[in-house]
Amino acid sequence: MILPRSFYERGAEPVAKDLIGRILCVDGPSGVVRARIVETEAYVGIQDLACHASKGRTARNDVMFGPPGHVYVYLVYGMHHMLNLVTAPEGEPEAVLIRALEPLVPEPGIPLRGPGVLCRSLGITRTENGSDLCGTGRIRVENGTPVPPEDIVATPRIGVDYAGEWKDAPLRFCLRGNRHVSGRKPP
DNA sequence: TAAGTGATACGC
DNA sequence: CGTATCACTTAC
Repeated sequence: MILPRSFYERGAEPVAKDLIGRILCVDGPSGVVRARIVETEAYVGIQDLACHASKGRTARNDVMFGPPGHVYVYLVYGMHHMLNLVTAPEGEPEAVLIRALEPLVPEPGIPLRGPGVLCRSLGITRTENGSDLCGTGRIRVENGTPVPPEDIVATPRIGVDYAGEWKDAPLRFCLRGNRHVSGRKPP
C-alpha cells in the first residue's frame, strides 16, 4: 500500500509522472490528511540549471544527494516551504516538487493548490527535511489508482526563468483537466 | 503588477 | 561581516 523505496530510485522525470494520481498522507494534530497528487515538477540533477544541485552540494540541498524516498523541504522568499521527494539513487541529486493536491480526507477539504499553500495547510516545515517516506515519519505516499499516460500533461516548470536553456524543459506534470492544478492550466 | 520575507550562498 | 537571490503568494 505504501510505495516502496524502489519506486523512488528511478530518477525524477519518470517518478514525477508516476506520482500523478498517488495519495499523499500526512499526519497532523487533527488526524491524517489524505490527498491526491495532481501536479508535480522534476528537478533532474547537477546539469539542470533550475535544480538547486546545479550549484553543488550545500547544507541546504544535502538530502537531495542522499538515498531516495526521503523528503527535501526548504524555504523560498523568506516565507514559503516547498515539499520535494528525493527520487534518484544516493549521490544523484534529483527530486520532485509537489505543486498541488486534491483533498480527499477531510471532506470538504483544505486548500492544497500551490506548493507553498499545501505546505502551510499540512504543517510541513524544514523540521521534516530528511524524513523517510518509507519509515515512521508523518509523511507517506500510497498507491492510489493508476492514471493513464494520456491523462498526464507536460509543461515547462513554474518560476524558473533564470534557468537558461532549462527553463522551457517540459518537466512539470499535471493531471489533465483537474481543477486543483495551480497557476495557469495546461490544455 | 509588486511587495513582502528571511535563509542561503558567496564575496570581502 | 554585507548583499543578491529566490522551485511563491496575495493584495492592489
